[in-house]
Amino acid sequence: MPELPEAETIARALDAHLQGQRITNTLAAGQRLERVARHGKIVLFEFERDRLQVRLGMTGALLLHDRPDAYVRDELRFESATVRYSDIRRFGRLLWNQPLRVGPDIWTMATEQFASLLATRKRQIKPLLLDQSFVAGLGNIYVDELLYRARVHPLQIASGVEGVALHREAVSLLNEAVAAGGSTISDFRDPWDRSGTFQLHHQAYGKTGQPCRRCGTILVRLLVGQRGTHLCPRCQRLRGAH
DNA sequence: ATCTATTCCTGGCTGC
DNA sequence: TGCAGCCAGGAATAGA
Repeated sequence: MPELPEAETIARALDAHLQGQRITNTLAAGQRLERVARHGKIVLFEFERDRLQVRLGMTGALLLHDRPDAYVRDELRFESATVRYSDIRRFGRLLWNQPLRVGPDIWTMATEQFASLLATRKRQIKPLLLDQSFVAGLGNIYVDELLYRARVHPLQIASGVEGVALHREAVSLLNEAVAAGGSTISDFRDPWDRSGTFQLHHQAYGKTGQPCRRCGTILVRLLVGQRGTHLCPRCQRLRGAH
């Protein structure tokens, strides 16, 4: 499931291979690709006049290799390469010339801005961080990893969380994940069909029943807003009134 | 403003 | 071996 580090990995590979080429199909036909960028989990193809947003959903993938793939839903043809959009579960979307209806990118925004946004919110921290209109980029995997690292309980009210420390932890987590080419849990592959390796460094997501690496307590799983949530019940204590 | 439930979709897993 | 039933979840939507 592509989140920010996976989208960044995809965008970098596409940008390196396609920047400057003209697209030959779609409504942008004839325009030069200025760059492939990313905002949150959204991959952006920026042409001279038009912009394509790719929301990868759960299983969306942008392919530069030409190995057989039964789930190709769309194609972007360039002068010397074709990008295929594959999506098993069809939760993804390709949107032309739509505004970015999401909040600031969590990886590149200023720490102070993040902290001041957090300080006013009364929602539980995990659903808030998953809300792309609040901040863009985190999905279920990285939220659980982040809250584990920051020792914050997923149900903690956001305004009571130390925002500066949480954002610093988020940036270092995302730095590491991007450097590792993202996480491949089941199906993430980059445009050249390579897996990421950051799943080898996960400490919370999917680790139910295993001992916490900090304190040895058995990690537990609970539901937070219908989402599977993994945490250490000792390191991540719920603090204050609840 | 914030919450919950529901829908979309299909591969992969469990259990009989 | 086959199959029913359930699970995973990003985002939109409706309703409280």
